[in-house]
Amino acid sequence: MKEKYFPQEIEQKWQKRWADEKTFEVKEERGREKFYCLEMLAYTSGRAHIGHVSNYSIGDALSWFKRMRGFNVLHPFGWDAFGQPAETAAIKDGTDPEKFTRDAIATMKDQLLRMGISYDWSREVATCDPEYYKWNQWFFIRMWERGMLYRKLAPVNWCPKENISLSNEQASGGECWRCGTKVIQKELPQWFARITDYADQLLDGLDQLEGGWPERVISMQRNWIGRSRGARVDFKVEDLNESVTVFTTRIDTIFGSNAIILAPEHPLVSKILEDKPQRDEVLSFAEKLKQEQRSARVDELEKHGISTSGYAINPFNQERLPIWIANFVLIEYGTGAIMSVPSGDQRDFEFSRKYNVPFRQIKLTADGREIPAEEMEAADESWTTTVNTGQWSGLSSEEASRLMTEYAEAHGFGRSAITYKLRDWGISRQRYWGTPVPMIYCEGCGYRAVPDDQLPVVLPKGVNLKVGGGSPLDHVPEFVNTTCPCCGGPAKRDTDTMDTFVDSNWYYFRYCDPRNDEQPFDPEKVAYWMPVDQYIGGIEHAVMHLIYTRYWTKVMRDLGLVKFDEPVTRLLTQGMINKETYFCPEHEWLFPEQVTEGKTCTICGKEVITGRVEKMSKSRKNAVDPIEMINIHGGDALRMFVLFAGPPEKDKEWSDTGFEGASRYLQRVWRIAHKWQGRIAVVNSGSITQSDLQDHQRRLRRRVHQIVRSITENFEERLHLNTCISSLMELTNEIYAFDQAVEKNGDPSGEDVQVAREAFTALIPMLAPFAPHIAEELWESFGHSESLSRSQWPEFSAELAREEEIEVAIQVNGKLRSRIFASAGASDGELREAALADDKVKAAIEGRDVAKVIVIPRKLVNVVVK
RNA sequence: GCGAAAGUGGCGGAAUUGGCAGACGCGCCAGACUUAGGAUCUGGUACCGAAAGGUAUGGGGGUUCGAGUCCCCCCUUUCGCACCA
Repeated sequence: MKEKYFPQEIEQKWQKRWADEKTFEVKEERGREKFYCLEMLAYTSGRAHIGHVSNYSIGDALSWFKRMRGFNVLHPFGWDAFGQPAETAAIKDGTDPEKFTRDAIATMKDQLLRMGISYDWSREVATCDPEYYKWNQWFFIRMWERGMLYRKLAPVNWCPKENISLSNEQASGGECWRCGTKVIQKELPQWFARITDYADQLLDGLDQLEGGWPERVISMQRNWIGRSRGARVDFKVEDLNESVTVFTTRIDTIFGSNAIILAPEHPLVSKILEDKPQRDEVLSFAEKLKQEQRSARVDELEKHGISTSGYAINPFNQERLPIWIANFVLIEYGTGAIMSVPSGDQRDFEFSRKYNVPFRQIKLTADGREIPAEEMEAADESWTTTVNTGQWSGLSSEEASRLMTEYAEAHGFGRSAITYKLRDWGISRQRYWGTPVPMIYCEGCGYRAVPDDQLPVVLPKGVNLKVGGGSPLDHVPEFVNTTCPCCGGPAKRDTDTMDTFVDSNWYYFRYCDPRNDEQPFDPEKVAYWMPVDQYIGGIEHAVMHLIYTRYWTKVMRDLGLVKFDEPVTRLLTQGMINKETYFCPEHEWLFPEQVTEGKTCTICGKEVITGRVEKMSKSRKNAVDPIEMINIHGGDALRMFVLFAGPPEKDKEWSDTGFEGASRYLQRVWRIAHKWQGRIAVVNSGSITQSDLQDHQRRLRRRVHQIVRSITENFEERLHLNTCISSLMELTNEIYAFDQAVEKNGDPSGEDVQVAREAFTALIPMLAPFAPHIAEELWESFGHSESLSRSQWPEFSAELAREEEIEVAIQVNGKLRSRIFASAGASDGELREAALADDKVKAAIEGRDVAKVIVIPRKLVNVVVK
């Protein structure tokens, strides 16, 4: 063992050994409990950043812990390799998207290897491999067969000059990113997945995730699915043999309704206007409203509307209600039509005031008053009782709603209904770098699936992405032209590719059986490993990915592939690591070295704005490159720092000095281990009872057991790894204090060596989850030939952890007045007597009467005086 | 606007169920060792006060013997959703 700690040297050594010995590769072992620890697959952007370090350090710590606790730990990794940036790079720089992606994978994998994360690399998956996306296509076909997929027209961003569809990002600012042409909306037929069929299951399934998933993710998903219960009510349209159906959550307010408002796209609009003189005016206004709705910030829109000149009849009281269209009613939600109730809804109130549509008050305020409609200043949403509502006057909202829904049902003009915000998932993309949709269109037979034995439909290489005019695959005749699997006649392949969320839906099922070429995975293997016990990733995936993947799991269940509903038992959303920025009014963001000590800009001398902690990014010039950090102090120190900076789920701040502190700690461990390693390796151990030990020895042993307990419990429950690390530091400090005591006595005794051995035998394994390289190296130098990953997590004994003497706080009327020492077994009565006998307590009481004495065993005594 | 979370020293953060607020680290101060130290080791470090003592967990109320922790109101910050009928 070298005297000095050289992280680069030992990290390389252990990374090589782990790879050579396949240390972290696992297989199913019947009868051995599994633990599946998963970090979100990495998008192949080009380089790993500090967020990756944080994500993988958390997962790796837990994997190491579980492994040493005897679990069969599956800890795999893979690449989210399809997607837009590779394609964008191809168009800009003429690179091949595949080469771009493969290069990125090579670079990033190299970076991750240098962090020494304990992945089973034999299970690595890249979603752009035909062996992987073949099964996306297989799933697509199975779902198509079962009616879970369908085609419909849906709008896309469209560049009318190049005739290509654009992503939101490529169309940002309303201009095509390639040519600057104004982007329009164009309707294209596209593939949709009927996720709304699963809305209730997705919602109800959240209940079982309670406790394992962060509350805020669950509530975001609830929101996203957005189930609301209410009623649909049909209003007859005057002079037309039609009715308009509205959805309302508040049928009890229908007597207060003063208008029907339609979304501008509502099909009824043109029917009402047929032959009417104002037809052109209203339709062109509708067009304007539509454009307003499409503009990015709908929330800031002023309410606009126009009357269609039509009328509808309120089925409850036969009142004539004018039919309007307005920009705040959305065609996608509910029925695309609402009844306006100004006294109960703020939007309806604003709308009615603006256009002077009269309305009626239909409820009492919370304190029982009726405010006339003309005097209202805002809609009142906290109210008690209905008034002016016919036979239902005087009822509570709930009761009126129930009875009125029944009434509507009985009279055939309404029914209770549930509406969701969740919409079907459009999975078509008119792009190149993705999974080809495995469908063939034949003039005679319509859409037909590619037969299974012809999968995968391989994405053609060498496609020219710079030409416009439709999707990239449209320009590859050898891809497009095929024969119909049904009639054998000429047919064309679908040229859409799939949304990359399809890839990430089930990749972690594939890890369970990554090389299977018969099926997406062997259900037996998945039954062993799944569900994921701990999933770790960014909060940005709280809704999209984490809903789609739950949906996909339920689909796989319905295909008979898996037997469970929810794929992830525990979810941890890790916080970001941010860093201070330096902003010069003249030169914008500066690198730290461009700022003088007096906080001025080295270029122009102006004062620099400091102290703002922001997300790391290239443009803000505050990004920290993990590899540069590893080159300075090593991967162990880097991991140690990101975990120590704060609890995993919280945002943290990068600090150079904090990083140095982490490195300094590891050096400190190394030094003390080096000092004791020679002594411990030669002496044979024997068990020595506590009573035979001297104070410093007993204390160290006690602290070892206390700290093992606290770290173990923390790993099992809260996963607050920052406090685990502080406990390790405390243990290290204890060993230093012990060492000092030994120094004082001269040469270490046999007992000293034994107790030190116990301490290091606990410290080193507990260090492994955070700094595995140094832990392995120390473990080896202490005479162990096998990797730490195969050894046991230290056990603790409650008996040995117990304090002999305890310090008890004494309060008088809740204020701390004194402290006493007592034996650990002191009774309440003894503590009470000791407290009352204490001089400081006597002084504080000053002869007043003791009303009562509260004793919290082993902790505190509170003397209450009058 | 709605929903959620958070607010603790100079800084990052501890305090698991109401029971000694500030663990651990950074920074700072002092000492030792050193040719030297941005190394290492040791000690100190919430605030006010000379001390006794007092004051402190965003602000204000409350419950309790006792509140960072529970309840109510307010302020601030972050995140998510957003004309969702």
